[in-house]
Amino acid sequence: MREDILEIGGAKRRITIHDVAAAAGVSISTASKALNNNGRMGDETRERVKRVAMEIGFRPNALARGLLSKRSFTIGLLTNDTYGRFTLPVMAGVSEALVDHGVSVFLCAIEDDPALGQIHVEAMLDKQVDGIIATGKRLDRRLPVDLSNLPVPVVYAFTEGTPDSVTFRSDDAHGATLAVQWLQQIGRQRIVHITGPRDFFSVHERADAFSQAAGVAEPVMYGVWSESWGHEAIAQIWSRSGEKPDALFCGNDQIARGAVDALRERGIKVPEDVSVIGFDNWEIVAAQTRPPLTTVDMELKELGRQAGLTVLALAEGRPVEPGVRKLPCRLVVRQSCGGDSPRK
Amino acid sequence: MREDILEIGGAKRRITIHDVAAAAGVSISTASKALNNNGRMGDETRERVKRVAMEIGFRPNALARGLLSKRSFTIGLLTNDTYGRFTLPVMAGVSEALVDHGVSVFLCAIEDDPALGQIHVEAMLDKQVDGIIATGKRLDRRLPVDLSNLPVPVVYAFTEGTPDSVTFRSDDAHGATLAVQWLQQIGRQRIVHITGPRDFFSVHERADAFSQAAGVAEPVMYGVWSESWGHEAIAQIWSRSGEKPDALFCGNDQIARGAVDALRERGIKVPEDVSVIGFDNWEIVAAQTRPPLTTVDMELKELGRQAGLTVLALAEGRPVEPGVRKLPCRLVVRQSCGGDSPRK
DNA sequence: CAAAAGTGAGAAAACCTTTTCTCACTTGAC
DNA sequence: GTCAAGTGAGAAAAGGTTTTCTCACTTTTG
Repeated sequence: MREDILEIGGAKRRITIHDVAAAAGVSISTASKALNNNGRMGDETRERVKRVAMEIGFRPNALARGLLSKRSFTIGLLTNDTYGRFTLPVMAGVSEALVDHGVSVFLCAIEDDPALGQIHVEAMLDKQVDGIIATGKRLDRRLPVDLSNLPVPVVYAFTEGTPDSVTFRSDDAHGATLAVQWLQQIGRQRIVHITGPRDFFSVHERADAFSQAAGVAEPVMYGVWSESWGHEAIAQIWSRSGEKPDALFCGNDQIARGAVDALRERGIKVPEDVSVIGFDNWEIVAAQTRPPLTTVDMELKELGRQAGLTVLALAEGRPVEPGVRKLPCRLVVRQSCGGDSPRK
Repeated sequence: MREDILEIGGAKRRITIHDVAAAAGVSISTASKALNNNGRMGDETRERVKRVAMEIGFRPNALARGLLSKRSFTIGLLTNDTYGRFTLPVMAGVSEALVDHGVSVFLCAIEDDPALGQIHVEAMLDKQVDGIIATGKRLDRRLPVDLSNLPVPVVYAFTEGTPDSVTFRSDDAHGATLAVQWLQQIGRQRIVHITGPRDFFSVHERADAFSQAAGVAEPVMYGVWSESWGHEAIAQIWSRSGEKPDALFCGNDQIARGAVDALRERGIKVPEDVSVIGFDNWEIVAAQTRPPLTTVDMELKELGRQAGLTVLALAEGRPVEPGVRKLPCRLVVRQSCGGDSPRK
């Protein structure tokens, strides 16, 4: 039996500060003050209480504490990203940043269902969460639930927020620029951008940055977020007459993988003949591609970390400037561009 | 401003049962009893209290309620599956099963770090979780944290549990049998099993079931859980002399994908010449393979759902038989075996 | 030596809800 | 007209913790 559970008449009972007080021969208030380094008392008393508390394995009941302090040391993470591709790194960052502060995270997957979203938000509020982080799978879409005017702070991460809120997002233009500059550094001249559907905001951002960095004459091909579109795009390019590109910048890793596979099937060598860069750094796709993909990482874990620290600051009443914060991307160099350093 | 927040001197205050009582002109106790359909009172009074509570948007404070009832309506999900491939479906099932009961889920990713695991477990216990579900990425490994003798019930899902605990897992032998029988039904005779490392328990289970169903003479090839092993296995088989298989049963979808790609590159048609079945039904891999993979789904969401309901039952003191429960798998038919029904 | 200042520790209220107990009043029966 | 039973609703305690207030006692100061 664990030492910090009292067995009384067969029923387990958690040990409370009453037990500590009794064991140390002091009052409850003294025990509390000793443990929290509050109030006035002799050093000997304080140490004795602490020692006794440690010995009998006392851990304060967070419910009781929260009731009084109006802080539950709990936040909610709301997401509509069922597959978890974006939410998982964000969640990891949030959790990592907050565990040091004793904050736990409720994960609520609401799957684009407004009713389910409402239920989860109400459940979180009932449980007195200190704040909510809303995250999703798309920068330019709202979660299907109204988070304005909640009694707790809300921070948006990788999803569209309200105008006066704090929103963290990736700087897709930066990511695209990184990719193009890398390709140029290794000597590539004719770059094609194969990307996703036009109605994604991030598609525009990346495409605009691409045009600016690569030159407005370089072609942009819009399609869908799948491997097969990568295949098809290659088929289209190589069925056209004229000079072929020596580099591809793809809108995500799946498209890039499709393109790489299609090139290989045509006998075109990656990276010797054509360099390819993806986007997302989705390990399972990027690392398993032959050759493994050089790709743009949106640093979602860092994004989650910052969102976590921000919601904590807001919960503690510290002032936070509202607005959109764009986080820089990072180029992850693997083998699909040729070598791990720019050619001279 | 939302109706359920009172603005007092600039500070937001959540509304409590005191406000309901005052607004309805009754005492706190009467208000509580009215809302919980407890105690005795006139129908008119009860209805009036309920109406008033609804109007001013009262929601009971779960912390206060939990303090009294010793139920927090909160459970913890502990996982070491950083990538979330297995945890995400489990989590979805748990959440889906418990949201109806007003239970929220703390997600704690501990990444095989015992210290981190300890921290998370203690944080959960402090927050008085009603129970813990432990889940992982491997059936035959323990989480790096001791969950025995906790003051709350623990249920294991897709991870090795203690002998006297309740454990839910997939029936891998059943899944393998399903795969082989399907291949036999569509007329395949010579099946090869290409699977993962020998030290995985589920690899043995699947391989044994494979041998039993396909015949002990059919070859089993052990390797790693990657696409490249799928490639290599195909290279090995086709470099050997003798009759080639007309079907492959792969240990996971990544191996299957690698195998399918390798076959295509050799000009061998899937499914016309060789049928391929994967394992895991990992959408992102299975659905993007050309052709999309027929594969075995371990029904992890259902597994999560049952784990959730079980931990709830234990939390409520209902008796649950300890032991290992194996959940049947399901064959997801796509196009890598040929057609969507057995050949005659 | 008396008053003031300082020190150690406990009592009680507060957080919000639920539940048991008690009380006053009404109704029905004899 | 009295007593018992029934009805409606409030008082109070409990749950575990923190914090403020108070009190008794000791030390310092003039």
